[in-house]
Amino acid sequence: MTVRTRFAPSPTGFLHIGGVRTALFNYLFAKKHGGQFVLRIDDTDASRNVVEALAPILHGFKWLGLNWDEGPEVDGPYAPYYQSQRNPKYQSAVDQLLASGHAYKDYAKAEELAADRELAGKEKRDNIYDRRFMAVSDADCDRFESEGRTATIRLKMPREGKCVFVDHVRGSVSVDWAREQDSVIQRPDGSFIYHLATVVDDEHFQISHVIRAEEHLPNTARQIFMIDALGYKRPEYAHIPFVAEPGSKVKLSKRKLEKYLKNRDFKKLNDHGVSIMEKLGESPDSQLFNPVITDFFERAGFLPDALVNYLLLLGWSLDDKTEFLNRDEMVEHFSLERVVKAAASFDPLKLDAFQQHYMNELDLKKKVAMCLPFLQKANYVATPPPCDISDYVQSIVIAAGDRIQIAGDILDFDDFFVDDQKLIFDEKAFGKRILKPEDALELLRGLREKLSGIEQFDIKTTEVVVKSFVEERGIKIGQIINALRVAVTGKGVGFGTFDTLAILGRDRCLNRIDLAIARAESAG
RNA sequence: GGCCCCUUCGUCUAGUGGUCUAGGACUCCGGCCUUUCACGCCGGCAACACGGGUUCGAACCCCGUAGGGGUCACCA
Repeated sequence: MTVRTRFAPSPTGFLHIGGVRTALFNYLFAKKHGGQFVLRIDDTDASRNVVEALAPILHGFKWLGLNWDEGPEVDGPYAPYYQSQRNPKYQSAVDQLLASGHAYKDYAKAEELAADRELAGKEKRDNIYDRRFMAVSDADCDRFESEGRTATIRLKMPREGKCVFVDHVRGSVSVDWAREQDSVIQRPDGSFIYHLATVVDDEHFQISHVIRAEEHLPNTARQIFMIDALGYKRPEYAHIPFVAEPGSKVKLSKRKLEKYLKNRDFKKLNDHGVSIMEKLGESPDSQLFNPVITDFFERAGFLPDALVNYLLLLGWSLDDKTEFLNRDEMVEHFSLERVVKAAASFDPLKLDAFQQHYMNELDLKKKVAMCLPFLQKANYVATPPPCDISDYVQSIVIAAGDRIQIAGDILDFDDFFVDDQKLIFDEKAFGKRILKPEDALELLRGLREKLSGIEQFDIKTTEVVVKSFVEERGIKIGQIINALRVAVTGKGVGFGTFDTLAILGRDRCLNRIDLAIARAESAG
């Protein structure tokens, strides 16, 4: 048997990380068994602009490296992969169900059904439709229609016995047929309900394993009913737990951003991304730019490998110690049996830790290539970039080391890209390191003279000169070096001061020291 | 409320009757390093939801209880 799995996104305009994890499990399972991973588009809601809303989702999958074997853009033997284009298949399935007596025309009105529901609620019992508007003959149809009623097509579910199926995550699952509602599969306007469409598509696409989030578990019995009634082959099921909110077991939703921002860790992650956007002069819609949506991670400069690895371990583990797996290892080791049964909450800090790990492993050239677009967007580097800029950026990336946790962090080092005159001094740092210490200005003047005499203005030489200056004056290095950092970068924090001096070069350093001295003099 | 599912450190998890005074990772808290910040290094806090069984022996098996969650649509 060929293993075929599918993920069926609705064109909503963004890719939810919970969805990504479900897709990832589908992808890995198919690849592990040498099968295919299919992308099917659930675009039955015609009111949306599919093309526009689908693009970011497909883009997200590509960015993450979750390449689909069949689906939009690549097509495949079972095309079309858009549900909106598959109506004839659904119609013939409904006709078949009607003909075999597994479905019926129902003429109940929405408000009558709502009243039933309310009554059942009051009486604290299941709400099972009593079929009082079920048409059993053409005469019934005529009578109901003459009353102004319209027909939906409902499943005629069994009222006794059990539906039993095996789930790869949950084991044997059993539900009483009597508790299953006669669900609608076709609306009066002829459009089809998800349950019918998914069953028909899974059959036609030859899907062998349905791997989906556990909120679909209660839907499974009615789908199995249709599968059996239509003479289809039952796929194997695996209902994986959903991704939960940070610090809770409630399903993560893209609509509860405000609540999540009250979580310290989530806010920290969010703010990190937002601050990068601000430095780029962008102000993205917070509903579309937040850590529940994959776009956030791409735009802020995360590594797809970090997100994927993190998501894999959210609800799955290889053993008691393995944390990092590359794509090949994921494919090799993935198994549904090791999926954890309980929902796992999204932990922004742990994702950060994975990002840090992968960033540290990243090849220097790639790191520079990732940072460059941010500098271009911020107008620190021209587009196309000048040919010597890579070396310059590289020297900064090397000096910054792991301070660049995500690519957008390169913007923290904007002082290397602005003109001396436009350098902004951080007030707090300037006060603490230059204004407040009594000897800071005098030391800075003295060191400036020393630095101006250096011909070979590199890390080594500047270090030797500064250290001999420190010795001459009998001071501690911290007394001058912090003032020096603020003078040349405007900031109180940054990487090694000698690296900084060397990258800026002698003239820019002297220039900036002069500016800082002048600024201090006018302030005092 | 009915039905279904879940329950090991704050979080992600390992654990399938003795090797568990419960292991790893992230976070957190100390300390070291130091030129600020970050990194790194060393150390520490921290969990089997509860109650009954079964058994020589239970985090692991059974039954209850509690808590949490999902779902009950002419959404997917």
